[in-house]
Amino acid sequence: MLSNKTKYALKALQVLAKEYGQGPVLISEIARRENIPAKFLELILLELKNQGILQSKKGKGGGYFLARPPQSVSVGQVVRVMEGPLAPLPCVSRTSYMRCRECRDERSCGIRLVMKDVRDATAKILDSTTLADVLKRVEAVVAGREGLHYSI
Amino acid sequence: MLSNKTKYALKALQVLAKEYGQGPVLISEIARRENIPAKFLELILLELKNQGILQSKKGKGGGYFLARPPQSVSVGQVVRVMEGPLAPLPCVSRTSYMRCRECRDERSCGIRLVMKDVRDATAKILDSTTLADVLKRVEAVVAGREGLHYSI
DNA sequence: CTATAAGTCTAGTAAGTCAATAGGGTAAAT
DNA sequence: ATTTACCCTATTGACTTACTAGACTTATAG
Repeated sequence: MLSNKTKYALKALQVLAKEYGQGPVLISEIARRENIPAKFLELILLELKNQGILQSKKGKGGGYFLARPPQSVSVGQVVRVMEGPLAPLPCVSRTSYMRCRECRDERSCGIRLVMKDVRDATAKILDSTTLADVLKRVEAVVAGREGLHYSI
Repeated sequence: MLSNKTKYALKALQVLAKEYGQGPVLISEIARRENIPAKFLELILLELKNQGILQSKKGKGGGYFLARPPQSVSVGQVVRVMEGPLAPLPCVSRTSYMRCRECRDERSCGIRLVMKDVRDATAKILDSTTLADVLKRVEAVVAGREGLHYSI
């Protein structure tokens, strides 16, 4: 399960992707739009900034904005920054491998083989999906809904 | 990330799958073979028993054994029992759906669409892999290694 | 029938994580 | 100079994790 923190981060980035190129967005504005506790969101956005995903501007007219265009920020990057490795077990993580303390022979560990498949499947999805893709999918759903509405 | 508890459960079940049909196996024997703290393993096996995955026999000659054959226990079942839902977010879980408190419109939540894909991919792997499959894959690896060994 | 082997069950606990909240500090625009 | 808004540190309460301790119950062998 993803933590609330990660979920909030993704929702905030979704907003900032939508507003990309239109100047900074206030923390309070993002908090309001997504129903996120403002002070908590502050910490999250700061962390995303320190990780190079966001930039900010202080003072009046300030706020946060994406450091790179939405099509070059993947969901996988964000999840890794907030949550740590995607892998279900440290011994199948590519980005931060660690052997299991109790494991006698890693190469013949059946659990590991299965969890490696899970890791690969997860990474394939999250690393190939960008914030731009997320927006596109949302638009498609909304458009579909409106189409349905007219046809009734 | 799976907890140690879940990892230990899977390793213990792997042992019990290998010994299936040959009578009960001692907690201490499993603990020794897999390097798991015996008292902790005790709690885990008890829980697996209460969930109907294991059976036990008390007294001398007792121990734990699988309640059903290895090919009808899936890794997904075990992970759900020990860890809870496979879904990265409660709003995409099939077995224990819950809406996100802060979400204004679930149907057009982009994060949700992506995480649903992750859930489906994970479930597809874990629910279609049984303990018997795990053993088979381990055997394949070991056989491959021996083949390689002779060819040197 | 009783010793002993083995699982059952209840507590407890130290350490860590989560989900915030509080309350100033600092930079930048007007 | 003042206001706006991000920056940073600390704390808190609830919960989870990973165990450990110890008494209890049941079953089998002799």
